Amino acid sequence: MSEEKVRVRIAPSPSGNLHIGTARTALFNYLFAKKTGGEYVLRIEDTDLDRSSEAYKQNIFDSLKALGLNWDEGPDVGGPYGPYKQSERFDIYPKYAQMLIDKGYAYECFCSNEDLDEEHRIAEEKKIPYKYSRKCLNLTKEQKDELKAKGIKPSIRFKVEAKELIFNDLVKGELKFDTGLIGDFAIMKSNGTPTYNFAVVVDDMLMKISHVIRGEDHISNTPKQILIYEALGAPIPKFGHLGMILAPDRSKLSKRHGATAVSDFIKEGYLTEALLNFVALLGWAPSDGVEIKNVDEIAADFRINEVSSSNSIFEYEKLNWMNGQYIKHMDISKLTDLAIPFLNMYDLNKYSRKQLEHIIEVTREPITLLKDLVYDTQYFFEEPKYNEVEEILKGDVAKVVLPKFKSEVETYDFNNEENIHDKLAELRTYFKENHGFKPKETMWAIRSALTGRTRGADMVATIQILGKDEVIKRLEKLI
RNA sequence: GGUCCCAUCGUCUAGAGGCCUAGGACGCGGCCCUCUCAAGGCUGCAACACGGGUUCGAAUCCCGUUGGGAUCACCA
Repeated sequence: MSEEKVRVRIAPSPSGNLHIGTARTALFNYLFAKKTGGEYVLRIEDTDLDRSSEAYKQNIFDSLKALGLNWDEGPDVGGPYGPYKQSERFDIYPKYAQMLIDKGYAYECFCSNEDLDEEHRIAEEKKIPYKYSRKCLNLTKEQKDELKAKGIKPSIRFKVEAKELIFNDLVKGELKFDTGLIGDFAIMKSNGTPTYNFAVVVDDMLMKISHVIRGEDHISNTPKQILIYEALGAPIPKFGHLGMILAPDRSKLSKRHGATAVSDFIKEGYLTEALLNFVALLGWAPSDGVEIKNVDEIAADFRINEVSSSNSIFEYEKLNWMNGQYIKHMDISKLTDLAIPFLNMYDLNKYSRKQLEHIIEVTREPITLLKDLVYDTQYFFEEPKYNEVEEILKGDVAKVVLPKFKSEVETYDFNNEENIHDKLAELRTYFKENHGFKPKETMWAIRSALTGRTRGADMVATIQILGKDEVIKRLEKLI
C-alpha cells in the first residue's frame, strides 16, 4: 500500500512573484519525483481571489520554467486530475464539506466577524490561547433556518476532537500534537469558497498526492489536515517539512534584503543553473563533496530523509561565487545569448556574432553577474574615457611605448592571434632590455591607451577584437 | 504568551557512540603562477551554544537552560 506511485506537488498561490524559497520547495519536490520515478504536479492555489493576479501566475509559470522545473501535470498542460487551478474547482469543495456535515465531522457556523473578533479579544484579555467557542455547534434546525432566513450565510467548521496525533515527518521525524489545543476551524467560508486547509486536503486527495513536501511553516497546519483526511476517509500522504530560508539577519527573507523573487535574480544576471544549484545546497549536501552539480546529478544523489531539518541563511557570497563558476564554464554560445539582453545599451551590430562571442569569452572570467558585463565590455563598444588612466598616459613609459607600439601594430597580422601574442611578447622584451620597463608597465600603457582601464580582458584578444583600424585610431588620439 | 521546530567554523554543511587532533565549500589572510582583474594550485585562521546525565567512551543518546525560527484567521 505504501508502494503506490509517488506523486508530489508544488502549490504556489499567485499573490506574488515566485519566491526563491518556493523555488527551493519546488526543486526538492522535483528532485524527489525524479529520484523515485514519480510525478510532479503544479497546482495554483488562487482561492483568495482578491490577492491573486494573472500577472503573478504568469511570473510563477515563467520562473519555474526558466529554472527547468517543468511539471508533469498543471493548469497549462492539463492531466488526469484537473483542473489544476483552485478557482476552477470551487464546485468540488462544497460537496465534501456537506459530506463532512452529514457524517457529523463539521457544522455550520453563523458567527459574524464581529462575534469572532470579540472572542479573540476576550481570549487575549484573559491571556489564554484562543479556541472557537463552539457557539454554533448545537444549533437546532429551527435556529439555523431562522438565521438563514435573515440572510446570514454560514461558514462551515470542522469539529476537532481532542486526542494525541502523531505522524512521522520525512525530514523531522516523529511529530506529536495535542489536537485539544486546536479550536474548531473553518473549512468553508461564508462566501462559499473553501479555506486553505480544506482546499489543500481535498485537492491532494483527489490528485492522489502521495508525499507533501513543503516549508516548515506548514507544520502547524498538518494536524488539521490529517484530521480532515481521516474524516474524509482518505489515505494520508507522507509529509516532509523543510527548514526555512532566512536572511542574514535571521529574519524572513524579504524585499528589504534584496532580491527575493526568482525573476529578480534573473534580472540581476544570475544564471538559473547557479540559482538552482545554490538553493539545493541549502539543506542538502552531495555525498561525494562535489558541490557544483546539475539538477540530474543532484536528483540521482537526493534522499529526502537526509535533508537538513534546520533553517538556513541565504548568503550572497556563495551564490555569487557559484554564479561566477557557471559563467566561466557555460557553453559560450549559450552564454552569449543570455548576455545580449544585458548589453542592449550598446550597438551590438558593430560586431559579428562570432566576435560578440569572442568578447563575452574574454570578459567572462572575472565576473559574478551577467550585468557586470555592461561595464567590462564597454570599451569594445564605445570610445574609452581616459580619466582613470590619465597618470599612466602622461607618464614616461607611455610616452615611449605608445608611438613604437603604434608603428609596429601596423604590421601585425590581425587574423592571427598567435602573431599578436608573439609581437607583444617581443615588445615587452624590447622595452625591458632597452628601457628597463617592467613587462607590466609596458602592457599597462597599451591597455590604458586602448581601453582607458588598468584592468580588463586579455590584451591580445582585446587588440584583435578591436581591429587594426580602431586600435590605430585610439592610439592616434593620444600621441 | 500557548504550541511546535531547530541548534557543528562568520555562512552552507559532513558527521547516524570509538574512524574527530571534527572534514569539505564560500568568505577572509599568505605564497606560487601571471600583461591586469579573475581563475587555478598550495597554505593559514576559524565551530561541536551552555549545564547535567547515560556509557569504558558522546558532536553524535536523554533531560534541562539559553538562543533562534515557525505558528496561533471565514490569508495562503
